[in-house]
Amino acid sequence: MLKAIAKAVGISVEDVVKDYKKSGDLGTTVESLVSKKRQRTLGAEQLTVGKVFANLQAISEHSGSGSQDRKLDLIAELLSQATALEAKYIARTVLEQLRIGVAEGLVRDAVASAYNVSVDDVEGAWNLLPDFGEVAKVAKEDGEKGLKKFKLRLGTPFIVQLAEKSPGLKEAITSFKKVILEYKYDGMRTLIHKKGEKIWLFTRNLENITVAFPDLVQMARKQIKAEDCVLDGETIGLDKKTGKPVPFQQLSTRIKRKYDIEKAFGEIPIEVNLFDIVYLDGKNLMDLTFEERRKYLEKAVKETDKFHIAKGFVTSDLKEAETFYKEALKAGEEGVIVKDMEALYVPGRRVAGGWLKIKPVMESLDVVIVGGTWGTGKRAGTIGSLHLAIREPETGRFLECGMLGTGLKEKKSEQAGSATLKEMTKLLKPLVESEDGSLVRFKPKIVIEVAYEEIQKSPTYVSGYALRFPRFIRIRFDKGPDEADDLNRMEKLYKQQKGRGK
DNA sequence: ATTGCCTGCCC
DNA sequence: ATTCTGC
DNA sequence: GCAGAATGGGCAGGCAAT
Repeated sequence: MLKAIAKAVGISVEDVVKDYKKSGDLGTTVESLVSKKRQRTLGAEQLTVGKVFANLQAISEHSGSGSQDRKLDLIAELLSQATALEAKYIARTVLEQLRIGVAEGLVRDAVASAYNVSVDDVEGAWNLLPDFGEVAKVAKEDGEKGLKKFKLRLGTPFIVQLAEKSPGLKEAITSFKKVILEYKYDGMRTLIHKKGEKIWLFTRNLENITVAFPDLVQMARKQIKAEDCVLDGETIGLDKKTGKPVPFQQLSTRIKRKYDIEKAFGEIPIEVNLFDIVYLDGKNLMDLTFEERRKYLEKAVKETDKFHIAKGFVTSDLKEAETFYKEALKAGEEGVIVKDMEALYVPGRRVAGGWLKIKPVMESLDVVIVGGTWGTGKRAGTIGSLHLAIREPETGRFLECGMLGTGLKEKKSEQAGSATLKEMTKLLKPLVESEDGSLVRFKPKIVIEVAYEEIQKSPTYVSGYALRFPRFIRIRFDKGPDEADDLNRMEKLYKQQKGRGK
């Protein structure tokens, strides 16, 4: 896109980048660049919707050698024929970043409003067939009656229920009248659709991953007793020697694989942990309670050691719950999910369905800010992400261990050490050492406390480690960079994780 | 053939 | 994934 | 509580440059 804008406006890519750094939005950038240019060259031909559509269509169809250049030309052509305002939204459309405050929720409401049907009916239909094109068509042609007829279709992915993060085990088990605790596995959400001999596998984002997991398909075909059904579960990778869960990174080598699939599944065997059933022999089970669904689940599968129901335990006793939780961690799993036995299956929701996730809180780390990236969108003009480093005790050098982009506030707060994006940017400005495009390097002065879920081995960062899900906690004004945590501590924490310690 | 960057999708 | 914010 | 918009590590694969 940078190149396309440069070409359309007739300036260098560097100059486009310069503007982009300030605006944080290539749409805004191209708008202002085009309007400047237009003051000089007037009278371009008018762009039509048909032309825009044709070019976008053509872009989507190009592939193979030299395709990038052709795509670039097609975008540049549109941009150079567009008015400033048109260019802004063409750029944003291509980048899929409209930034107009409209996403699924508003489209849903708009469909309801346009065809005078209820939001709930639109949402209900969309949950089962997540395609607003289809849903809007039915809403227009058949109204509520049509929407209510939507059924879960085997082979078509639907919106799945999610879990909410809970502050602690005690809060979680006292949230509901009757709860079950289940192991939380660090793997890949897997929806198994079965229709006779036919099996489909989908991820939580509706992707069809059937071809990448022939081993899973085979297990499903063999172990599911029900003729037609949809099962919900989590697939993890196992170490082929020890049989213990492998880090998510290893499982992920299998997820998008198109080649050498057979070889990969020999290397990383899988284990399927089923925790729900959503459809059985023609009936949608989402309106049953979890307790009822779980009984159906037990009847639907013949369990083996690699294809089974997630390990669960019914209790309201905190001591017992804690024991079970520790057991999960010791087994190398991620934590537990506490489930409301009386909750229905609520697609797309984190709260209404009564699933609470509990994971151990890791000791935080004090690291040094050594760089940053200029933010985009609502973070324009501020450092939107911080580059972190850990101290190497022998040399005193600061070795990069990842980036961080969440936890910083937009609004001021009184909390000690808390910082808004603006304040952080102001603090860092005097420390700039060099800039390269959107990247900035800072003198290593500021120490911040960061939280995370896991320390990973990293192939990208020089320290050899990176943080999974890092977030900002506070600035350590009381610490200089030489007092920041060092690599030894990071290594020690890495080794203690996942039941390896204790 | 190898490397390096980008995209899309898993968490 | 996590987090913050406006509604 | 939801919705929307910021942002993370890391993987396979696609393509361009070398």
